[in-house]
Amino acid sequence: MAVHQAVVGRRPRFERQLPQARRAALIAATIECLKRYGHAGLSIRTISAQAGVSVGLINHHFPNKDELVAAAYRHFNGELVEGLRAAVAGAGAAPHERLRAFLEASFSPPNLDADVLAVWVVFWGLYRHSRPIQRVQRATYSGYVRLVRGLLAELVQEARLTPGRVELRLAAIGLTSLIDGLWLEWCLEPGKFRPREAVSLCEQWVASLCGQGGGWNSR
Amino acid sequence: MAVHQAVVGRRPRFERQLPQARRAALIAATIECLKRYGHAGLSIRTISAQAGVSVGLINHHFPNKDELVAAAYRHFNGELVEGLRAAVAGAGAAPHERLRAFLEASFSPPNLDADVLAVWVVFWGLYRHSRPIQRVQRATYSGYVRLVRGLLAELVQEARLTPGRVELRLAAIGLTSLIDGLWLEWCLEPGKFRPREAVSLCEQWVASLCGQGGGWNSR
DNA sequence: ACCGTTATTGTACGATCGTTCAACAACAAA
DNA sequence: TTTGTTGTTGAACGATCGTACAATAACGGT
Repeated sequence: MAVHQAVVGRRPRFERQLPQARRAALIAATIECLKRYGHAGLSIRTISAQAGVSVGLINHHFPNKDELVAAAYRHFNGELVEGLRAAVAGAGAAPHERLRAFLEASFSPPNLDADVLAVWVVFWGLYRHSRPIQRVQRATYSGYVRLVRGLLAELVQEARLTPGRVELRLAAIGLTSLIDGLWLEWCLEPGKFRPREAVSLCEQWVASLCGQGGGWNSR
Repeated sequence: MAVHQAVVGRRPRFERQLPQARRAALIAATIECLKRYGHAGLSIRTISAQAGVSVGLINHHFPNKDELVAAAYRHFNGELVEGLRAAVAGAGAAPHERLRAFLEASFSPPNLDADVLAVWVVFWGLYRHSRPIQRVQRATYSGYVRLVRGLLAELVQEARLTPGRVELRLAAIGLTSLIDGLWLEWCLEPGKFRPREAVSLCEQWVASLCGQGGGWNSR
């Protein structure tokens, strides 16, 4: 019949998706908007346009904007840690090889990207005044620290240092700080140094920690 | 007369100030709002309320909000570099003493303050998408880098290392990255380490650079 | 083919945003 | 005391913000 034809011929105006799939899409859109527009991209309308949905849908899947942003932060953190962990797992068994894989993954795409780092900075800027983001930070950052500390612990054991005298805690803090600082600096001025040099700086730092410290000239 | 009394008795509704003084007050109010409310504090109404002036005044002294924020960033940068420079100038003549003064000033008030660091992070988050802030960054960051590089150059000279083989550029990048990273990490989780430990980490890094590297256990 | 569930839409609302501008008034100079 | 300059006010504008909500329609189950 004619009516039947009309119904069959018309494409659906939208596609229903499972909540978990739609949530994932909205989170991806949020991160994409952050990359493109920075903090200004964190608006309901910008994000929903990026995701190709209407303005009302976000509040159907998330209680409010802050929770969406926090979920995006959680996903962003998770992707980073998972990627680094995979890089380490794909490397050889020697501790220094595993550390090198970790550092090279840290300072190469997709992590070392000006847009990606700018996203981190925006998240950090939100941290102090957003409870949801603070909760995510506490829940996810420990995974990153555990990964770094594990790599350092392997190195210390290999170098046959007395574990007690080596301040593993401080070493992990220093290495993560150096990495974060290099990320930040490369983000602000990408021309100042090359990723390869960042890896080198980190390796020298770790070498000096282990007392193999050949010093600045030895490389 | 009554009229005369009335005129004399009434306090002025506002006080005219020289443009440079008012601009300075608006810049100070901007930074204060950033400390208190983060990125959300960067609104014309919040800032003008903090400064105790009307909403219209900002656009009389600054062409637009971005320029005010950029001016605040310039002032913030200048204060930091000036403070660090003064700390170095007040120290002894020995290069390692001067470096220590620099590091201790870096990791003590007013620089090492959770609010202050949060302000930095917000500025960094604006960097990618704000031309005025990019201009300020290029103009002022070199002063900071020059200061760090000068301190390192003194140390290298004292250690009698062949200047050519020492990569002063990379050393400065590494040290500033380490400092920035430690700032950032302390800002996100102030309880994880003490400022004293941050100074120690930086000094060990520099020592390893100069080939005096006693390693991680030597302290 | 119909129904029920619910993902999705899009308008509407009140709040707040940055900026403009005519009117006002503080203060120095005449 | 009067005048001129200009720093300052505050209402008004249009745009955009986050959220609420009734209406709509996609799609699996019967």
